[in-house]
Amino acid sequence: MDKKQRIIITMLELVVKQGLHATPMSQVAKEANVAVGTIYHYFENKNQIIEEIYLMIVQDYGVVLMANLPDKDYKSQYEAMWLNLYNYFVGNPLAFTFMEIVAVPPIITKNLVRLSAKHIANIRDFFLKGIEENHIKDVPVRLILQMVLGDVVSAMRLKIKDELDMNKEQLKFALEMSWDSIKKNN
Amino acid sequence: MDKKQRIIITMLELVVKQGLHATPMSQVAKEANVAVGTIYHYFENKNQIIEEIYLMIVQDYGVVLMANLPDKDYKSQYEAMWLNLYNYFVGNPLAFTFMEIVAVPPIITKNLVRLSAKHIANIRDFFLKGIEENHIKDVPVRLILQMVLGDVVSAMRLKIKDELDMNKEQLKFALEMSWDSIKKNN
DNA sequence: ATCAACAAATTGAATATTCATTCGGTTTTC
DNA sequence: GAAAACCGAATGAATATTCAATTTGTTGAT
Repeated sequence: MDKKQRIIITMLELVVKQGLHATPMSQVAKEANVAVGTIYHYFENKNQIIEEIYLMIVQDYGVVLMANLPDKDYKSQYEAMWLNLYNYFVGNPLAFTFMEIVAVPPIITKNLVRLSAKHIANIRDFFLKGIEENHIKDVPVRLILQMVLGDVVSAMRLKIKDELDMNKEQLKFALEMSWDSIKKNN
Repeated sequence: MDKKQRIIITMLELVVKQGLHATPMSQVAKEANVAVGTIYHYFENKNQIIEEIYLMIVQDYGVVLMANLPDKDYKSQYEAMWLNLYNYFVGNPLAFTFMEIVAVPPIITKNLVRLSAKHIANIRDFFLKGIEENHIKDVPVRLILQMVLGDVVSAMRLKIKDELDMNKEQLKFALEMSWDSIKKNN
């Protein structure tokens, strides 16, 4: 692994464990086995490292979410997507916590958020299609997106905080609740 | 308003606007029209002010949420509760943002969270009753609590970030989605 | 009422620490 | 032998906290 990558990973780990402002560059340097100066060879400043981590994770969203969707009914595709995101978080708890507690304003600017919107355009399209084809409620797609993300985050929070172990059954419950919230009532 | 109160309010305002670590005690002192030393007369340290703000808001939850519940069916009571919390956030955007981006670990410890659990015991009871009486799904109450809170937060985020104006209709949608997610299917 | 004596509140300059960033020099790479 | 990567001590700015000194408030005796 090259030094730039080591710096990014180390920063991610430390910042999730200790918080951004409790993580001095000197510590990042030490734990990444790199000199402080080297960090500034690759990055303008501390915040730029954070921005790169953010963009890295958002990019993941775009590909992870839509991976291996079954060629079945809409609900099954939704469930696959939901689980894709959930499992991504389970497999990358650092990414989850980073997005939860580090990737917030003013650290991450509105501008950067807009810049990363293109990565999740396909997810938006998925829900727009669902509305058109009458699978899900005809409400603003932005509302759907936010609520669905909120559901995955809620499930993940319980797991991270060890308040539920999120076994098969509990996961099924969460997924069912999420689907019920968006599915069209007839 | 006494000085202690002024210090708390000023800290809340600044910390929401600038972030915790971008808010020096000297600035809090100046904007609260108080000397730095006075702050340390009332508080042990910076973090203790944050903890007091946190407890203040959690205490609000307990009373605000259960206020003026209609003496009608369970669903109506749920909607009233949901709107109580939503409107509390709308009326206290500082409280909302504080809980969202400041009241996170490691600033707020697990211990403090446990300490504040008693304030929301009645909310928990409300959902337990709903499960018993077959109004809502028979799933772990902790899951319900987290998902419902997540729904309100999602709605509020959209409003705060100005992505939806959250007019009557949009609010109705969000509330409907939230209820559908927990209501029992027959 | 007046005042002495004490306690509580208030002040802000001084302290000590922490930390992001710089930069002159060294090593590695091609 | 030039360019790129790398080093880490030195710099300078920021800031949480302390504390000795001052002001304000309270109490009870005269």
